[in-house]
Amino acid sequence: MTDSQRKPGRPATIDTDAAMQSLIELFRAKGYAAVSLDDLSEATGLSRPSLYRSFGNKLSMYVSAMDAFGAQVGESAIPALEAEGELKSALSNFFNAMLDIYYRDNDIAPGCLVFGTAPSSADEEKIQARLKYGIDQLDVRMRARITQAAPGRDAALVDTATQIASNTLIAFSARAKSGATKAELSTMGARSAQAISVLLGLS
Amino acid sequence: MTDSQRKPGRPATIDTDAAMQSLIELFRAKGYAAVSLDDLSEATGLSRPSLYRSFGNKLSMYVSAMDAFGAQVGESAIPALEAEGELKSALSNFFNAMLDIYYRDNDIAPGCLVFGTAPSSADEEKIQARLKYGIDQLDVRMRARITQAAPGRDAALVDTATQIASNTLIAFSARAKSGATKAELSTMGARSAQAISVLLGLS
DNA sequence: GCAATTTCGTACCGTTTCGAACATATTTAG
DNA sequence: CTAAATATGTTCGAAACGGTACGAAATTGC
Repeated sequence: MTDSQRKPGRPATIDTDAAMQSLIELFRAKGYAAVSLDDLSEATGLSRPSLYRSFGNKLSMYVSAMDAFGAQVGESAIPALEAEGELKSALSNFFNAMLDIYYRDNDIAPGCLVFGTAPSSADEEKIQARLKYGIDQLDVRMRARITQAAPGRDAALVDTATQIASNTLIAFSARAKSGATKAELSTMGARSAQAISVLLGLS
Repeated sequence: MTDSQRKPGRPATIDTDAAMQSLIELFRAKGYAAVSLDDLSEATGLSRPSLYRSFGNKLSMYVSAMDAFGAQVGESAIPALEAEGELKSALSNFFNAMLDIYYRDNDIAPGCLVFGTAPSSADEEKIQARLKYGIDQLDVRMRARITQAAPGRDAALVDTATQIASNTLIAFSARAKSGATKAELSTMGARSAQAISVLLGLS
């Protein structure tokens, strides 16, 4: 994609990817409703009209941030879940990878944009739809990985193991926001992985 | 407490308990930041100054609602957890009692004020403190009930069982807001209780 | 150069926000 | 019946809100 074929008019100078990252940071730190367009403008360095042109209105900015956040999770954490090897270590590694996203430091946690902030704004249909999609994706990927590691199990047992794993991650967001440290949640994830392994008869 | 010894001045006519219930309903449906004082005024039927006089400013209203909500949980759901009998049924009954609070109907879920809406407003110190208190209480009561039902177990095993139970409930709030039905979460709770029972060697 | 085209920020609009000042209503004390 | 005291709703104001109209800036095609 060279600029040999350039459009007429003033060339765009806005880094939409960097701006989107700032949107994610602010939204997951303070939630949807508590963030103003002025806040977003200051955080991104873009004027309010520029924000509007690039991402639409405030609701559109938030749902786009949810999508982008989900994509980042898919890129940086899901591979750890789907990696070959023991289920127990795959789960532990996945939890830790998610904690790397949820935490900036061991103590300070911006948290999860989807599981942490979306529930309180779920009366907006588009937000609820994204929240549901995020949970569904988590459940589906988790069930697939568990079935692969422990084939032929009773369906109810697989469901149980899946729920324990998914619920562990979902609870991370609330616990992180409550002040739990990254280290505490890491051992919590490891214990959850261990219990699932035991339940499935894998250790 | 008769009115034989009445104060001078116009007697109060406001039902603060009913008003508090309306505050809880609105806050847990839309979160903290998305609710305006006018919304609260309309929902309670009280004027804005009356709200202010009865409950302080908006933040104070929210944290008071968190406290009142926690008290209601303590009254109507915790007894189910601490009831005598099998751990498995105690856990199931507790989960169902919580779902009775989270859901108005099988499909419509106002959700949990503490685990559902507080995380996105946890940058407010007072809100974070209440969120932490709620999670701590849940963990403590859960651990006590589990230790009682399965004494002498390894500490790590007790922690694991406790976490699975607590995280199940915490995840309920996000799942309920995502559109999950009460029935779905009820079977999820039953499966979680069953798994914990198995892990502890109780069934 | 000059017009057309696209990008971008300043300034602005109407609405909503929280909170307080103020006047009014309702009671007891004397 | 009057004065004091308490409770309550109407009114107001300054600030912040989301969103947009409009003009300035920067580039291409001719």
